[in-house]
Amino acid sequence: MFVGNEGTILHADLDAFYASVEQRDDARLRGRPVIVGGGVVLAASYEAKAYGVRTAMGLTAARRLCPAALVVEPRMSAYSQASEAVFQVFRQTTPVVEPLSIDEAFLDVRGMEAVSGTPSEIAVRLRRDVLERVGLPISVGVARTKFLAKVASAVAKPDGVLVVPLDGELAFLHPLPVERLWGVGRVTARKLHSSGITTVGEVALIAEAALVSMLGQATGRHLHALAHNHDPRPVQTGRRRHSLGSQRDDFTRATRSHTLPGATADTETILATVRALLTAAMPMIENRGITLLGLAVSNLDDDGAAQLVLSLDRHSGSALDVALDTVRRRFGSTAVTRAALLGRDPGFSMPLLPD
DNA sequence: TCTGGGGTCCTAGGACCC
DNA sequence: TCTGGGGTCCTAGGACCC
Repeated sequence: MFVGNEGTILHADLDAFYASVEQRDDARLRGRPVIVGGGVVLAASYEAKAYGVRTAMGLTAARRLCPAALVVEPRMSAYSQASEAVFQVFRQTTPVVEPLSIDEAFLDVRGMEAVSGTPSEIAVRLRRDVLERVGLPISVGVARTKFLAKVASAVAKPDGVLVVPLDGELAFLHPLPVERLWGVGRVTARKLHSSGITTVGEVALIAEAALVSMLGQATGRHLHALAHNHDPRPVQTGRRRHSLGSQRDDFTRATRSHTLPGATADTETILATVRALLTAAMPMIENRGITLLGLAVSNLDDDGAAQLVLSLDRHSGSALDVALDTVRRRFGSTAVTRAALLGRDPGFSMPLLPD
């Protein structure tokens, strides 16, 4: 299962993905601080990060930190194409590839030594191949577990490779800050800090029951396992997206959902359910000035039940357009009309959904 | 740091049944 | 007529990820 002193799981993560694509495609941007975004920063090149610019920061604040930054509009189709090209390199490296997002994936190279070399040799070659064939820098972590491989790639950034040896796992893991644990965000970090816990090693000293009472069952068990480097999840191929949605301008959100008896891809069923959810949400919409903001359709063709979720918030806007976007994307056609979505029920076509 | 647009997974509490 | 506890399903929303 293991090769020498190495695990066989690779986590590959493109560096500052959107910004790197822009620098690749426009020589004038290379070596300079680049920000991709509209109202907020979607991605910042490492030159811009050096000034403190971070993802999701407002553009005004980002410009203040780095006045020399070159700001470019996002080009989503270019990023999709680049992503596909990178994933092609992944799949030529090993058949066992689990995508995590547009710019990262797990790869398992177990059993490939005779053909392809050790995991670290494969990682080095993967970085070279992505750079040569797609023109983008990528960092790779190599470890025995998914979790450690992901931590390793983050530590390796930018444009690096880091191998966590089998006999050095805890020595690598325990000095890291708790924020490095997968699943620790702002809220959980604050809870841990208020108990005086700042490193992974300190988490490992706490009994599981104490973590559960502090953070809840799932998070408590999860962190206890990770701090002890227990992560048996295999790299899974063929994972599919479970839901599809679209949203706009959302800070305070409410949701209404409905679960159907089984999976569906039937237009009429989906539209009827959307209609019913809109009707149910009308009192909230009318009394509190809340508008429909998004629609997500879950478990479309899986074995489980289909679930439809509406998101609502206080901003004004064309609610129906968002719902239409989603349904049209799902069915890949413009056959679905506003009228179809509104149906014949006059009850909710009036106040906030002007045509 | 005042805030994008996607997603995944988890949990509290209510409804319902036995 | 009043009442218990447990299990399951569903909904709303929280936390987190990139």
